[in-house]
Amino acid sequence: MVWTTAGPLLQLPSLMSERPLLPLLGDAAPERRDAARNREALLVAAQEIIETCGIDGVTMDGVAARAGVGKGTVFRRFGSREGLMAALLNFSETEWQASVISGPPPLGPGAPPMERLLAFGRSRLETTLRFADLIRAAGAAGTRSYAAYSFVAMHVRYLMGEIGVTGDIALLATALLAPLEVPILEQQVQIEGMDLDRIHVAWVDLAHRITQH
Amino acid sequence: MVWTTAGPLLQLPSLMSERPLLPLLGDAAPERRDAARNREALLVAAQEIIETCGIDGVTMDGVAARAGVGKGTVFRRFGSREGLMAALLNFSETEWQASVISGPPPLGPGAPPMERLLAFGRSRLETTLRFADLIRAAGAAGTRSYAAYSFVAMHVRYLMGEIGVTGDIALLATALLAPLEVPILEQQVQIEGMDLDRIHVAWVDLAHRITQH
DNA sequence: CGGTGAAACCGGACCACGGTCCGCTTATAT
DNA sequence: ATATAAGCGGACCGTGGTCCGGTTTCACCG
Repeated sequence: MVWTTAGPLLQLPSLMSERPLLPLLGDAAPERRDAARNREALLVAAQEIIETCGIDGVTMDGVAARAGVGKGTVFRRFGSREGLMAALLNFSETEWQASVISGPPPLGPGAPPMERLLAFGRSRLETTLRFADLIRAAGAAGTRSYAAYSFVAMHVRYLMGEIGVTGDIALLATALLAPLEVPILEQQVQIEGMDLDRIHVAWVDLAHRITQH
Repeated sequence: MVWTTAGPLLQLPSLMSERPLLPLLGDAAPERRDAARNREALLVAAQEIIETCGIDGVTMDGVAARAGVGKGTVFRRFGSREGLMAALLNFSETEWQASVISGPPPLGPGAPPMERLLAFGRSRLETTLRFADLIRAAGAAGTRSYAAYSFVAMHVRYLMGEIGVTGDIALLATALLAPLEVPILEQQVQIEGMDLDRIHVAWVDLAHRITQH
């Protein structure tokens, strides 16, 4: 992933319609070619507008105009503004997932599970803050999407199991992830002016307390 | 507080403009009488619309029309739709705060701090779910408002101090509160279909792990 | 007690944006 | 070549939010 200097933006891969890392089973009807072209053009346009004017500058009319299509097409492809944002977010999320699944340790496999968990926390903290605007703009479509929340929850549950945590692992995992959500982090960073390192240290402490290891 | 049978709605006190329990220091300019009348009429109107059509049925035009004022007045009084929702929320929040500050134990003072903390968690869990729609509609204005977040955080920090918790109490309190936020709870209840009692039991376990008591 | 000035307030016309809809166009399979 | 379904586009709507000219309230003073 290459970051521009202008802000927390993502570099779009050449093929925008690539499948997520964990593909769904039935690909009943593939996309028509013009539809695929438009999807890519729309994502590029949205990306460019974000680079220029920020997230709030992204209007559905504006994206459609820049991509040279009608407004209806944008909604056909992405359902809503949140859906468009979620699609944008999906790329960085997919890339990040790859580094968790098959990247170098300690984030990737190979390290002891507790070390992986702590590396996960740090990485997730940074990623969430970097994409905070996009995540917020994606709203429910981003949080509840298959790619975003579920993968993270599954991974933490798995690591907790490996560590040997006892108790309601699903809910303990949620408790460990909740302080890494955007609203909580923004409250701490922007309003209470907390230091990022302090938050990280506290999260490591929290992980030890919750896992009791 | 008297609950109607129609849904999770609040009974408005007779004087809508009463001050919060922890008043701000400088009340520089008191409200003009017509302005106070309008504020009350607007809150009543909004409340009635919620009872009839739910939160999504609340439009700023609708509230203004029902209160017999112009739309501009609504925005002057509450700043935004979120601000209006936050004002509505403030009443139940204030009442709940009263039961924490001066109500019967174990929620109120008198019980050992750990018992108070557990009672707090249960009560907060129920209250948050009851007002979930309103809290979500209040958005940032609700979360960041003085009355809502700050009071809760202060109270948990205080109890943690009394219990004798060591560590970064401010951030441990946040970690304990984060799983009680609306988005997390709705994810668990609505999407993962979790039982309310299970969530409560897990939160109690979490409180023991985090406080290490 | 009544007048007076200024600040606060009010209202509804106006704008921008998200989202919908339906008749027309185009790609693809046969 | 043709049928058919998917795709497309832009006119249209409802809603949140802004703005500014006219009106009301209230403190102060003669």
